[in-house]
Amino acid sequence: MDTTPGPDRTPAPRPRDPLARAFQILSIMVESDDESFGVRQLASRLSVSASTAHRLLNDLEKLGLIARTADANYQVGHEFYRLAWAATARFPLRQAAREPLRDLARASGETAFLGVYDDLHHQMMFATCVESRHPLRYVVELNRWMPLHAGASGHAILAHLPPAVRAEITSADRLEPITDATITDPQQLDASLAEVRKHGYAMSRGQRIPGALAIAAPVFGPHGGVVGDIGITMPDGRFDPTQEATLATQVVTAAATATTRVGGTTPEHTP
Amino acid sequence: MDTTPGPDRTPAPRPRDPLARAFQILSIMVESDDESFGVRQLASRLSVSASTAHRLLNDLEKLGLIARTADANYQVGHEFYRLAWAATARFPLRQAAREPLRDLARASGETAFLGVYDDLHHQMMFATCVESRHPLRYVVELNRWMPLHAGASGHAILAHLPPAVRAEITSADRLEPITDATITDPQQLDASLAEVRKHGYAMSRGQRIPGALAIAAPVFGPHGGVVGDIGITMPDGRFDPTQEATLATQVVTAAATATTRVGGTTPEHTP
DNA sequence: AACGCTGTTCCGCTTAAGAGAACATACCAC
DNA sequence: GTGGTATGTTCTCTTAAGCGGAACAGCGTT
Repeated sequence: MDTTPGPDRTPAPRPRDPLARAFQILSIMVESDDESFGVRQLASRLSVSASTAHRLLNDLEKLGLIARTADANYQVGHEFYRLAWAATARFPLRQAAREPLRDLARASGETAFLGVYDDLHHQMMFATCVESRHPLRYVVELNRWMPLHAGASGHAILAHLPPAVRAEITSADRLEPITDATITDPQQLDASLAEVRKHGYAMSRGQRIPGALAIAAPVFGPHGGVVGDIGITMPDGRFDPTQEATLATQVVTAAATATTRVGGTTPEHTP
Repeated sequence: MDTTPGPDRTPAPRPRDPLARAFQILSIMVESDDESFGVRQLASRLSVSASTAHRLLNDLEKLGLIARTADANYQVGHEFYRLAWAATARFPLRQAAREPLRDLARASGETAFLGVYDDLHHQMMFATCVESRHPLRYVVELNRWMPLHAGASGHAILAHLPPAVRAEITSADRLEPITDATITDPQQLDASLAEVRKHGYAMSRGQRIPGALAIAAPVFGPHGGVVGDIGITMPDGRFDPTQEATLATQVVTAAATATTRVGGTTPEHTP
């Protein structure tokens, strides 16, 4: 097997990486709708041999992180549930945002969401939401990583990232269009983000979900960096343009409260 | 290095076990009250060298499971929070027990709890509770593994384990006395468990917490095995003996409902 | 300047992680 | 019954990744 020194594509995952494999298994188990899993089924998802998967499962079972079903299959174990439950109870941002989110949902009458930013992968996800009581409403998809370049929820974060990081994202090889309304032109996106910084909030229509409108404002952490954002989302048709200022103020206030609660500081404007 | 064949105590942890180490790190981070952690601090907790801890932290960071703070320390990462949150949302037993717990708390007026059983370690923990609105109430300590031999919450589970497993626990070298009221005599415990099976519920006074009284009934899984229990706890002084039957019925009903919801079957009595 | 602390990197040794084949068992079709 | 094909499990062997220890690079204090 000669390792071609040429422009090799694949990032070459480490040939041995039990840690990553183990968490892949847990991720698959947690994310899938299935209740139990077979050895070879998991092995193929991980692209490893059945024996490797088997040993991994054994190791995880010893730790209590996965458990066996009566029919010799595998499922998520109690120790992982314990850890997971304990972790969710102390997620600082989520805790800090709980009250502001409730207040925002009540004040605006629309679905309020909390987005969290992951600096490592330059992505965001919706961590919590308080749903509006309108019979017609968008249901926010929680706990899935999403790109920053589409939608107000991404823009409110993206606009306040360090210029270097921001540039890296906006000038990516290709800004994937999620919908027809997604901004895919780097310059246009940069201009849009400048507006976001100027106004203190982001607003978008149908960039991520056709027909959905969102308003979002950034939440900052202890060192002035963005850690996430708070916003509202509603069907486009329900939005009253004369109410934009009111809604935006509510969103910005909620985000500012969360920033304070999480012990964060809003950075100075550097336009 | 001669491996003494004698009665060696330590279970000899594998010299290399990155998986276990990694989860120890996450456990420590999640369970501790601290916000961030240093390399050597974690290394000493794990009894590994600083370099090992450092590499583990790096690997975990690559996976997004931990993140770095601004002051070069480490904290729990977003990917773990995401996984944790997704996991808690689909814990079958907790979901199944939610409504019965609420109903039980309302009907009894006392704190209702859900205990889950871990077959691997023969332990239980309180996974959820709905607190009573009495100003005086015991606050259940959640998400900590506890032994089965003390308290109604343990007994309701222990009494319905397979005889072999039960015997293994009741006849342990030493039944640790949690309080003065903890049953530490195997025969006495066995007799008590027989009563639990006969009545369908367990009741205890101060076996785990002095002055606390609890009533609990088992929840069974799809194959007739105990998966946990549901019960109530209250200050001893508030308990009205003439109400025992009423409360017990409420508890048993809640547990039976949860059993049904989780797709479980109540096994036949084999006295 | 000398210390103590921090996170980090380097280097050899060792061993467990990994693939692949063989095994045991169960089910289903013929 | 027999062949086929699933399943989980257990081998064996090679290789590289995990590990500790020592050395390094920054800080802040003494």
